[in-house]
Amino acid sequence: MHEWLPSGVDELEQAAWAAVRASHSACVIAGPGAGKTELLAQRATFLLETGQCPSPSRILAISFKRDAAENLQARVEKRCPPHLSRRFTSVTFDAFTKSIVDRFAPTLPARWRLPNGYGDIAVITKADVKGFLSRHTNSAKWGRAIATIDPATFESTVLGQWRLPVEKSISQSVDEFAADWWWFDQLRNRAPEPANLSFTMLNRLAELILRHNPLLLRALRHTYPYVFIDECQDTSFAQYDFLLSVFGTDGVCVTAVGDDKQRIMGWAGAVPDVFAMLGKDFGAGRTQLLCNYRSSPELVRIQHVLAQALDSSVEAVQSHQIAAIDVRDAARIWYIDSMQNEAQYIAEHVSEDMIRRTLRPRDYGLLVRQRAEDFEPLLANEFAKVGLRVRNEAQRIGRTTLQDLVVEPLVGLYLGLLRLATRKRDRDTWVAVAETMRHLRGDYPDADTPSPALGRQVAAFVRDLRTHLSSTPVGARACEILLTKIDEFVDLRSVARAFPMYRSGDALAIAREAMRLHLAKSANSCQAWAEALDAFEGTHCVPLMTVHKSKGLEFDTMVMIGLDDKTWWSYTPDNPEGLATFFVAVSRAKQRIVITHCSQRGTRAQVAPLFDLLRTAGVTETDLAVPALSRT
DNA sequence: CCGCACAACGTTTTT
DNA sequence: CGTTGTGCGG
Repeated sequence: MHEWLPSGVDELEQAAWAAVRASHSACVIAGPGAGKTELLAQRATFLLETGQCPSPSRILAISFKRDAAENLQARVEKRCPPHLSRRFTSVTFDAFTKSIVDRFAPTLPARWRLPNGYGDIAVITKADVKGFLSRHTNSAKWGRAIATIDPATFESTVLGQWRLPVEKSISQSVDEFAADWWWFDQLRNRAPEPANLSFTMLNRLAELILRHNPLLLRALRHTYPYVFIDECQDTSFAQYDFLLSVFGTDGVCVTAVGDDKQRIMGWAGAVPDVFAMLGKDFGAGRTQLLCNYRSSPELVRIQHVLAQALDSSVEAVQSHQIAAIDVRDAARIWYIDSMQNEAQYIAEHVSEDMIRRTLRPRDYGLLVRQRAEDFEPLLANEFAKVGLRVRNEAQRIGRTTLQDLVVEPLVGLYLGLLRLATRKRDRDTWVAVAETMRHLRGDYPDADTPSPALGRQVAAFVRDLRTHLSSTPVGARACEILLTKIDEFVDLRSVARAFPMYRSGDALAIAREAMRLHLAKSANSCQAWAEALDAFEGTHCVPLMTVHKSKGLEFDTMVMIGLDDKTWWSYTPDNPEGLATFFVAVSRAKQRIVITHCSQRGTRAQVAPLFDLLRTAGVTETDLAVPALSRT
């Protein structure tokens, strides 16, 4: 055990190695670029390779977002051999709790059983809650108090914090009363219709299932003596209570990773001080990671000024990234008069910088506080003048959005097949496509690789597709025929069966329709099919998105557009979440940040504290309000 | 159907 | 804070 050596990584700091080897529950406070995913992957490898987590025990890693869960799984598969990584389960919180309900719903106590199953997963809107609350104001005891419940936080705080009682019990508070009635309306009162459940409600049912079935709970704890929680600062009340109920026991070792300075989901119902609660409930000590592998020393220095404003006790972080540009160019504030000039400056700057430093469009990130679609037209227009495209990742495509579309399993399969038909020897895509096809066909379920017969089938179809593409001019009209060909080969009905998310409702139809729309749009301005696929994926586009969506991403250069009172209307110095949002934006950059303020958009009285912090950090301010002078 | 007053919304993920 | 939607009187 002492000889265990990490594989495939050259650096992780001392504190991280201690966390990798820890035998007790721990909170790992990991700021931006600290190597969170790497740490968890190394810890998994350590536990599996040294036999700390012996067969048949497994490690459960819980993330919030699908891509985070998938990244971690991939990293562990890269770090340790298949017979070990098979015992590493990386899932999203919702996938995990839903799977418990789907498998064990029949073991629910009588009062909570789902005799008619449940329908499409519900999205509880403010209007739903308002309607519900107004229907229950006539209760003698709780009627008045019902009116004080905030519809915006009902799901996260009221439903999220109420543990379903095994037996009928008398409500002790208005929240219990309201939650109980909500459940009655959505579950028992709907028979013979299926229950109407949201992810929060599925979580509560999963918690009850395990609490009510001690044998099942013991088996689960036995299966997963090690639990990882990623981005822990975003844990909701329901999720925290699930963790406490299911894994809050001596036999389970919990490793929670996150950073309170990046807590920007509080308004959506994240637990305020989750690390303190983990300390209390799980006996988890705290380790701080003090390295930053993403940002240059100059940017880390600036980030530290913001970090101190968020947490006065924060320790200095050491940059492990090499500065690629002059220190004086690392951070800039631009003061500009009109929005037109702002867009023009950004476009020209990005274009020049990209050529000078031989970077790609994806190395730049255009970040806005909210409503990316409002910024898109002007930016797209100015970027077009310098031969670049801007892509709003949140734009609507049919009944979904671009960012949701590109991660659809359906899109992965279709685009993979099209890639194979336009490229020679793309090993990774081949493996991914073959894997999905095997899943669809139920081929060789226990083997590591698809059967030779299936391999030949896919290869033959890809050849057929290649011939078809080479004889079809690129254009929107050809897209539907192309997609129909793939529909027939993969068999859409088997796709609907193979992926739980497509099993009911319109999710498959929505994805298929949006894929057609977006492929047609992508094919419109292209000469070759390979180019159209690049356009589909946005390979050569400069991404534009909100700060919230940029969390977890990194760019060489981050351009924060519009640091002004109007854009940051909700910013107040006494609520740290605004500063945390700004910190997240700034910490996306590896080499440089550009922050623009446009007087046409708003003043900077309210956001003055943010400018003061940048000034404290010595960020260069440039007045570009007279474009004619500086440009000619 | 118009004009006015007032309220709501904005930042999000998950099968 | 600015934009968008709603409800109501006329």
